[in-house]
Amino acid sequence: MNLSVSEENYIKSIYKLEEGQDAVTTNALAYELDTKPASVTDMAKKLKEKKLIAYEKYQGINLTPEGKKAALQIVRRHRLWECFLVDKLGFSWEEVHELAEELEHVRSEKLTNRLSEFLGNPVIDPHGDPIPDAQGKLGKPRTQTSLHKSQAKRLEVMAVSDKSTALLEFLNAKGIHLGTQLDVIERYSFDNSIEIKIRNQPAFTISEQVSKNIMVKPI
Amino acid sequence: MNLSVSEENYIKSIYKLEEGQDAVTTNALAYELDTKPASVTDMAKKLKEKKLIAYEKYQGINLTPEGKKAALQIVRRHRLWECFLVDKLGFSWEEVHELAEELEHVRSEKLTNRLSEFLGNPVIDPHGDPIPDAQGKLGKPRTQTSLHKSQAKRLEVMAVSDKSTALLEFLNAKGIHLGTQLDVIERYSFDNSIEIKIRNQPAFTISEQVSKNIMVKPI
DNA sequence: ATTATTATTTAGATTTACCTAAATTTTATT
DNA sequence: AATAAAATTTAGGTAAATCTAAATAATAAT
Repeated sequence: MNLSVSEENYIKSIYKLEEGQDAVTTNALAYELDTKPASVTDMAKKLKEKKLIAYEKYQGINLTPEGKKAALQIVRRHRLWECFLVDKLGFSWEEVHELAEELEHVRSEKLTNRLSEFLGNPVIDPHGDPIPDAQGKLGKPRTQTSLHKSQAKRLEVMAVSDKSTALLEFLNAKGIHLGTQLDVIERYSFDNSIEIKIRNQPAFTISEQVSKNIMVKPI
Repeated sequence: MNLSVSEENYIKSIYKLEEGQDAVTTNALAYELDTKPASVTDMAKKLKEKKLIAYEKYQGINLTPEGKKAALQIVRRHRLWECFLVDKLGFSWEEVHELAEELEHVRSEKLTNRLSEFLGNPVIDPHGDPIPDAQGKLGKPRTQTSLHKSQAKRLEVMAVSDKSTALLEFLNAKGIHLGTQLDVIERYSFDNSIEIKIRNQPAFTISEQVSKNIMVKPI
């Protein structure tokens, strides 16, 4: 199957939005891809034609098994390039997403597999997300619990779900990285903000938007 | 200046064809880009509008200084990625041109410069071509003489001007690489073929098409 | 159960980068 | 210098991926 860059971006976004949800809506996909709902409808017809998605008018979108396979290949390339940029070229985690968005569209299995090998076949990317293997098999997410939902008092940062520069720079400023261990001091039900503490540094408070995007596991 | 992938390919090809020639013809550019003369004319108007080329109807095409600067950036990226693929991922020289054609379009100065640094700021690519530096300054070609034109009897392979898989695989089969030293045994004026010998291996004959694409220096 | 709101689709344009076929200009040849 | 050949451009069209505005369907609210 030969996909255009645009088609690949749709497939990738559908894959992303499908998690949890049963079907991806036209509007959600338009928002995710920064385009208009009418454009999504157009593309949905094309991808259905190519048997990569299941789509019926007004019924939302789902990847077919074949579509999912394609998505996992793209995700694999994206995450491997992120590793390369961080591990080999010394970029920091907030810089790599945009670059990987471009590099991921170079479709060469040989390149992808050699890159993986060169990087030591990494299993997670710089944001803590698992990297599909050459067969498209994906290790389960390292954790399903966000700091927002977790009830534990002591926990470790396992992944970050939002890859925006804004969030990642905020986390840098606060000293929050993958592997950071933190204590929950207090939860404020008024705005769902959380007061946390890292080692013996002074405690500080983070908003619900932030804590929703920090994936943790209890320790 | 923000260029599309297609515009970048035109700029790069014009740069390539401009060497020696004073102006690049519509037909030559169409052939190089595997497209039609009419399409070249369309694009020429657009690139003139963007002040990247000098172009007057029926008069051929030349890069402006700005166009040349753009071309050198693209060439830099292309050749650095080729080095990466060969030096770090273990590809051989006939495999990397096509992949680099895609990777070269990821436009990020930071990425390019870090890649260069990671590779040890190489000055020639796997085919012997010089790599422009971050300012776009290009070391002069390592040699202007092809095996075809050279009069010397003993010489060393410095670069290969044709990057087709076909030629490079042929050279692999014959044991001709960058740095290979060879003796010219005989030149046959009938078809301009050349009999050569590498060290103490048996001599063999190469055609004019091949010898034209092997750049050499006397030793 | 209507009605209002929101979501989605259709219809019709636009832009980019192509194309073919015909017209024009340049260059080469008699 | 006239004519033939080759190169180039113009005119008009196509496909991909967008868009806006209008129409339609689904969902929510009265």
